Amino acid sequence: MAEPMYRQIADDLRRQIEAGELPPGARLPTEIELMERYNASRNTVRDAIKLLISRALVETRAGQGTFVVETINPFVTTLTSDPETGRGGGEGDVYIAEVTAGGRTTVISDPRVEIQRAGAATADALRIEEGDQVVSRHYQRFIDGTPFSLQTSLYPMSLVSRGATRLLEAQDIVEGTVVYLADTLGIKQVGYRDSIQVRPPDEPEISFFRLPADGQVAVFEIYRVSFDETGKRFRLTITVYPVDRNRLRIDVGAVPPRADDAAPGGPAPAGSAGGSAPGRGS
Amino acid sequence: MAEPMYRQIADDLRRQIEAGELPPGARLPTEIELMERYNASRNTVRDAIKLLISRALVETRAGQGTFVVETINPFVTTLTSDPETGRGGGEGDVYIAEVTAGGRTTVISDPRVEIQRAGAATADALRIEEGDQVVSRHYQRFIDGTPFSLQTSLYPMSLVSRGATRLLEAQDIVEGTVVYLADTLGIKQVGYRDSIQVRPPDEPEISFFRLPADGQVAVFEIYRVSFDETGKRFRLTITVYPVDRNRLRIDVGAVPPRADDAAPGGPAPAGSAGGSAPGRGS
DNA sequence: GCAAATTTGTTCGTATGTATT
DNA sequence: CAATACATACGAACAAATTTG
Repeated sequence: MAEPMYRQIADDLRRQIEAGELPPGARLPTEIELMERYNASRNTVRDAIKLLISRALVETRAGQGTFVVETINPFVTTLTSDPETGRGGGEGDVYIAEVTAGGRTTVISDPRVEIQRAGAATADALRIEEGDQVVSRHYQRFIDGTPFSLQTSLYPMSLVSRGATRLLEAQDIVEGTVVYLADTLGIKQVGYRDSIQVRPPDEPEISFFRLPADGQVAVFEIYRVSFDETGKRFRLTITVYPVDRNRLRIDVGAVPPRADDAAPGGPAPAGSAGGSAPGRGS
Repeated sequence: MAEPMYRQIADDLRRQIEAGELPPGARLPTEIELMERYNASRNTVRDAIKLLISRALVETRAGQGTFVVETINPFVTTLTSDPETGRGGGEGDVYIAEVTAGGRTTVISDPRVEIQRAGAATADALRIEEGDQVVSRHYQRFIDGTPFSLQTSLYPMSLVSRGATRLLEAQDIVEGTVVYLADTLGIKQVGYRDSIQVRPPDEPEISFFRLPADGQVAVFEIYRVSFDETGKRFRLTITVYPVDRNRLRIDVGAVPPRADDAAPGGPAPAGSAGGSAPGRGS
């Protein structure tokens, strides 16, 4: 018994899915039927299904069954700046332009505006003291009706006291906050730094993005710190993207227009392009 | 019974870990002891532990026990080009410089060189025909003795027939392949495009990186296509990074020196900075 | 609207296999 | 070889979600 049975079952089901015998949206046999077909106990069948869930191949719905996931058309966010305008990728109108260029539609919620005290991560990123007040502007973003990302921008309260009072209004700043801060306070964004992590989703994210409750599908978390001409940090933007429906892109130097490239890999070609680790990996 | 018991147990253990009662490296009580402590069955205790594994908080070692993960000092790869040299981040000597700048040491394997036929993803990325021959140069990279990344560069075979024969040698090209191709064939890299996905690791990756066998810890997969002056695609580099020990960084415009920023979040501050989705997420 | 049937979710108990010390 | 600890597998029962009649 080299391979455990639950993995053999999972492999067989995966093969059927990848061969198209079980197309996206199809319902798998019930656990009882799979028990009989593979001559295994229900727990073993369920272990196999859990493996497929963790690989994002199927999803279960209590009372209904287990279904092959509908392949989500991933959205590609270009993080480097728009070469035309120099404005940062993934934000405001640059984001909207990128969505509509792909023939898709986006809905962005009105901002939820809060005054908060800076936590350790925020204080460090903005070079302020922990506990200092910051303005938080939080957006939910949908593409073609599906939740795709959550974005929160944090500004030091000092910007408001210096006159950027519209940061406190719970409505969109149509010209974009970068332009607004430039017009109002003369703060020009000359650069930004993104830091990208991957982590399991927290409870609110699971609920908003409708992710599996056990945290199998991770999220990208991108911290973007914006710098003005004097090297001062005036904004921290945190964007959260579920990895199952988002890709990131970076353009450096002279590259062809964006439309030229689709994102590689639908259901993860898994090393097909290059082969992976040889056997001497231990 | 709002919360299932296995999640309550997981939450309690997580609290102990985050409070430092169970410091990194500590062994958790055995499953039998946890059964008694929480008055639950062994299966339920194991379900709780599985949840902690998927959050990368603990790891199990058969025959030994369950341990709080040693917090890995994440390595930060800057994907945008080095402003000094213009060379791409994460490759060759730029990678080495970034590792040593952090006071760490890296070991890079000799390349494993193969002639392959292009799969669909490779052919699409390099704009060649599926089945065309490509040269694959594959490296394993370690930092401070721990496996951190796998990198495979693919070159159209036409480069070799045009004279870049050292691509076939199974030894490092010390000046870097970008410089070598410029010297030999006059192919200058003027830009590149990165596409970033996250997917579960495949078997060789699990073994090389020593990841949990059930694929709970995902990997970054970065496709980098390099362009020459004529807009031609002459190289595809695929780099795989486990997300539990790697961060990515992007610098755009005028930003402070790289050393200034640590990566945020050790064990995932989980929305602490901004709050996440409000309740209207459904 | 309600009740029954179906299907997955959670929990228990037990036995045996495999890896490590 | 023996003891310990996790890994896999079986069987059973009840709960919760959903659909159907």
